Formats: sequence, C-alpha cells, structure tokens
Amino acid sequence: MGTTLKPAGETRAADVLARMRADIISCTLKPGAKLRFEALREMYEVSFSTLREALSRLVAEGLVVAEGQRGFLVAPVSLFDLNDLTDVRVLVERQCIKLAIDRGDDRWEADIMASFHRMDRLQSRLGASYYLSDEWAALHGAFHFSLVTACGSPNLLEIRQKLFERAHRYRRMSSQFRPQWRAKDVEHKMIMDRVIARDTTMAQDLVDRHIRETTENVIAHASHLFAQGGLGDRSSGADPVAAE
Amino acid sequence: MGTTLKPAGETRAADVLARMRADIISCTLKPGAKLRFEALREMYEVSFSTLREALSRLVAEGLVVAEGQRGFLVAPVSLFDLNDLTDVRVLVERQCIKLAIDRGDDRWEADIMASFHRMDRLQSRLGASYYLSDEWAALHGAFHFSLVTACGSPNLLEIRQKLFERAHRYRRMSSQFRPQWRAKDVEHKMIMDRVIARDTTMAQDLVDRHIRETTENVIAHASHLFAQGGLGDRSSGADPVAAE
DNA sequence: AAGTTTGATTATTTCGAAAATCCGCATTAA
DNA sequence: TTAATGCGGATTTTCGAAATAATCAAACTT
Repeated sequence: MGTTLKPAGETRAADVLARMRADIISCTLKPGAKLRFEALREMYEVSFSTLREALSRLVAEGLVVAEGQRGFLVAPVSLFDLNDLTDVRVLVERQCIKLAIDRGDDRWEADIMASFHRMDRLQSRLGASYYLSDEWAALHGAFHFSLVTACGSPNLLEIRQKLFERAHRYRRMSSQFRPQWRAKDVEHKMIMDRVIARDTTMAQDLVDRHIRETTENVIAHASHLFAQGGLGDRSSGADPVAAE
Repeated sequence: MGTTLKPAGETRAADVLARMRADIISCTLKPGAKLRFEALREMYEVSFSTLREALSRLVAEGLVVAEGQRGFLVAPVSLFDLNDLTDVRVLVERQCIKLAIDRGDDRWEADIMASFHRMDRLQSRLGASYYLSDEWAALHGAFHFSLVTACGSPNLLEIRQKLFERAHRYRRMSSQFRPQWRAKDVEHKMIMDRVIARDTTMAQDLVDRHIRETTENVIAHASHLFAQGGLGDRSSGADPVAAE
C-alpha cells in the first residue's frame, strides 16, 4: 500500500478511471452499491472533481449509472442485463470474427498463436484455479482481442471492448463459486484453429457457443447474487431524439 | 441569446453536455477543432470542472477525443470513419429491426405511424428545405427510433443511439450543399410499411439501403470537407487487455 | 546554418471550499 | 391513522484559484 506514486505519464484522472474500472469488474465495488464521494476520495486519494470525471466516463462505459442529482451507483447486475448483454456480444463478436478472417494477414495469425500460447502457459503454471487470477484474465482478454484485431473496424472494436469488460464482471462473479472451469482451454484452441483455417462459419459458431455457454455457467452458479426483479434497471435507455 | 435560464430539473453538467453535443453535431463546433477551456467557459457559462465532466462524457460518446494531457478536440471526420460507422450502423440497425418485428405489439405499430405522421406533416409544412431544420431532424430521429424501440434490448438501443448521433453529424455536413434531398420521404414510408407488415427481410434490406445511400450522398457532396489522409484518427482504438 | 537548451508564456489538470440539493424526521393538520 | 409541511444534517454539484504540464521562441552551442 502506501502512497500511490505517480502513474508515469498518465493523468491522475485516467489512473483513477482505470483503478475504479478494475475495482468494479472485480466486484471490490459491489454491483448496485452507492458511490459516496467522501469515501471514494479517501479510497483513491483524489479530489471531488477528479472523481467526478472518472465517474462520468464510467457512466458512458455502462459500469456506473448516474441518478439524476442524487449521485452515482455501481451499475447493477441482473439476469435480464446479462442475457441482453450476451445477445449483443454474440452479434458483435460474430461480425468481428467474420471481418477479421476476411482481412487478417500473416502477422495477425502469428499474434493469435502468440497470445494463445501466453494464456495457455500461464494456465498450466497456475493449475486448477487459473480462472481466479487477474493476470490470467488479462491474457484471456488479450487472446480474444487478438482474434478480432484484424477486423479493421475501430468502431466495432471499441464497442466490443466495452461489452467484453461488462461481461467480464459477470464471469468474475461466478468464478468464485465454480470449483473448476470446464475445458475452456480446449474451446479456445478449437476457436483458434478454425479462425486460422479461415473457416468463417465454424469459427463464428464456436465463438457464439463459447459466449453463450459461459453465460449459462454464470447463470447457473451466480444468478442468486443478482438484483431481484429480473429486468433490473431502466437506466440510460437511449433517448429518442438526437440533436437540439 | 441572453442568459440561459435554469434548465428545469436537470443538473448543469447535463445541460452543458446536451448543448455541446448539439453544437458538435450541427458543426457549430467544427470537426477537428481544438477545444480550449477558456473559450468554452465563456461560451457555455460554466466552470472548468463542469466543462471537464461534459467533455469526458462526450469522449465516451465518440464526439470528442482526448489528447493525453494536451486537451480535447472535436472528433475529426474522415472518409474512413464514415464508412466504418456506416457498416457498424447497418449491422446494429438490421438486428434492431429484426428483434422489433419479432417482439413489437400493437402499441409499437401505432407509435411508428404517429411518429411518421409528425415527421411527414412538418416536412410538408417546411417545403423544399425541410432537411435543414433541426426540428425536422429531431422528428426524423424519433421516427427511426420508433421503428426499433420494441426490440427489447436496452444495450442495443443505446449503442444504436450513439451511432445514430455520430452519423447525424455527417448528414448535417452534407445537407448544406444539397439543394434538395431526393425522395427520402418515400423511403421512410416504404420502410414503415414493411415493418408493420412484419416483413423482416424486406424491412432490413430497405433500412440497409436507406443508410448506405445516405452515406453515399454525404460522400458525394461533402467529402471535400473531410480531413486529409482518408483513415484519419487512431484515437480510442480499444485496449487489448481488460481488467487490472 | 542546424540543432539543442533554457526560460517565459499559455493551457490544462487538480484541488478543496462554498453553494445548491436531497433525505429523513419531527411536527402539524385533516 | 394518514398525509402534508418544514426544519436540520448529510451529500452532491459547482466554482475559480493554485499547481502542473506543454508550447513556443530566443539564445546558445556545435
């Protein structure tokens, strides 16, 4: 612990943003919890304005919700949100995979294999409880990212990334209850093979199933932690009118 | 002009956010322009912190980009971004239409017809230059929104809305050069008819073409205003690693 | 002349106090 | 008892000044 030293080049707001995002995803800040400024100011050692900036960005990322002029809340989790999130992820990820296979070059293939290898090695080293490790989660994220980088669409990738992080919070919620993750590593290898073989249809279907099965696992093991009601929040439900 | 009165219930930051968003979309704040705090403070009559909050949210919406610790820029426009944005919009909008047709009820149909009627009436009243009117743009946005509200996916709708607003800026850029918009009103009616007839495939294709043709129009009339280089910005190109 | 350091200027980022708002509770009236 | 009103404490929101970082140009060295 001690005083956090300067984050090397980054602005302090960006540093707080990253730390808060990690804390929300890891459920150190619990879903639905009220975020009181005084407490956060102490926790992250920054001022009101800086906090407010980080909070504002997290709102746009969907990890925090703003309640009028009554402060901020960690975005609640719910069965409805998880299912919706999963459907949108499948749509986006299928398209990313398709485009990446169409457009990817040799370097892209090499990056995928390298990313898989890093993830796979750490998995072996960590043994049965690899899925609890934040380090493994990072490599897992990097592997899935490597599959789709070559899609060539910055907009799609940015949307994908935000959805992935929100889904990661759900995965994380269930991992503490799951004694061992079933053979996800085999799935990863199969996906990699089909992607590099440029088998678009099969690769898409595998990724689709990969996402949906993970969601089913979360529901089976962690849905008892979700907010009551089923269709949780109304939150930022998109405003009908655009400008002016 | 004059002093802007209290925005009735809304927080001031939210008010500034809405006004800046409108100004960016209408190109009152020009694409690529540097956003200096002192100038903005005067323009919107708020303090640094409040501005910073609005700016931060706009960054997450993709209408503003943050340059390290060198301030903020209005998000640049480019041919590459427009094409990418269009492709993503088509993907999302097709799915929204499909789901809405699957799930929409009678009230949804009625809302579509009402929205169309409002847009159509204003169009007649304004005559040839309706597309220059912000009021019409709002009703146009509301009509397209009404088509997809019933899709039942808050996440998809939120993504759609942000993409729609960014596309609106491009439409707006070209409208000043276009003496008359070709029969978009006929397209809108056709789309509405196919949606209400629950003809999913045809409705999707019409919306697809509607979006792509509009983009082609923008490219034909306004691409000379775009930033040089074609593939403009690297900006917030999604970070490979998720948490921690 | 080209490139580098230095220092003054400008712009951004952070801070904590002041103002505005909300929430719970007691009091009053119906 | 129930609903409405007003007060006190707690929390959020806004503000502008102080600290920090970047930019630009002139002086200096190679």
